[in-house]
Amino acid sequence: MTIEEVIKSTVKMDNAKKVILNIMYTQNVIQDHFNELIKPYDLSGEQYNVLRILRGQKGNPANMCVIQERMLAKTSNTTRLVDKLLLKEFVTRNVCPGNRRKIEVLITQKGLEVLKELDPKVDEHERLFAQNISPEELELLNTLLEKYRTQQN
Amino acid sequence: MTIEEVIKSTVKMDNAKKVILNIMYTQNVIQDHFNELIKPYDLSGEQYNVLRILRGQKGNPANMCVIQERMLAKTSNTTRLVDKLLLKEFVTRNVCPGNRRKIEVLITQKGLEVLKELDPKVDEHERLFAQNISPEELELLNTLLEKYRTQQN
DNA sequence: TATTAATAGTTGTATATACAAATGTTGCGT
DNA sequence: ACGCAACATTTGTATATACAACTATTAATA
Repeated sequence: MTIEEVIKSTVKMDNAKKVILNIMYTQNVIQDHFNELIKPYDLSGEQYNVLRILRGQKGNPANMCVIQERMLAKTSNTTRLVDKLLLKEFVTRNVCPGNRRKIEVLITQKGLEVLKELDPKVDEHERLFAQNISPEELELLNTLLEKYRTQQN
Repeated sequence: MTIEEVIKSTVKMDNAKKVILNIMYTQNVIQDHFNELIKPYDLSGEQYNVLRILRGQKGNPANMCVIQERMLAKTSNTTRLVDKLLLKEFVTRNVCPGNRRKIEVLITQKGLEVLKELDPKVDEHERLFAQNISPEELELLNTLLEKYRTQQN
């Protein structure tokens, strides 16, 4: 389905506009699919993202600002995301002894377990889309997107 | 900047995962830029989108469900989006005489004028990203994204 | 022509997001 | 050591989104 068909556009668009709509819409499709996947686990996409970042710390705690800078959407409110994860006992939160401005967030065993349960489903989710194109095209798509968003002012 | 650099990932990711993150992140970059652009006009991205759809109707009114199906994010609450546009006098809203379940939404002159003012800025926004890659690459990117999101079950 | 189902839109409510202001802590210059 | 800027995080508030329940109208059918 082309992007024109998706939005039922009658007029012809140029490629610059189409690519923007294609990226926006594809992101939407991916996100809807992912949200379905994690719905049974009572996690939002951003919450899952934070858990992934914490697991990536391999036992070291992460400060709020470290979490923030590793997230895709830089505008998220990390405090309240961590609040939610804390309620579910997926993380712990403590003031950093060395610098009392900072907060140390750690993933719990329970948090690691829910991630582990999700891992195969997330892998399948990623493969589901990737299998629509060849490995070479997949690599090309990465290259093009990275080039596309890099402003060369 | 590669997606690994963006999220400061230490571990190597496969291309299937990278492409998802690249699409999510690129959408974010585009959206942030666009939001900056329309901020002075007191419009949200979705509100702008609805105005565009209404202009595309070329004088014919659009029902709520027509607006809905032409929007990228199918989950938006069209009623409340139109409420906001009505307050700003960018649209009119009337019960459809032929079928009183339906609502006819029309863009006003004021709505058309704000769109006209935005047109060159939106064009520039689209070109800004497009100019980072060649016209051939731009077309390829469209093709790849459309192929990528098409499940071939 | 009642009854029921389907359609179109609205509203309620809980949660999420955006963004600015506030709080507490540390580091720096004098 | 004092005052002030910078930093890290939290909180307040307004707006947006998600999703289910509800209302009103029309279509279908027995």
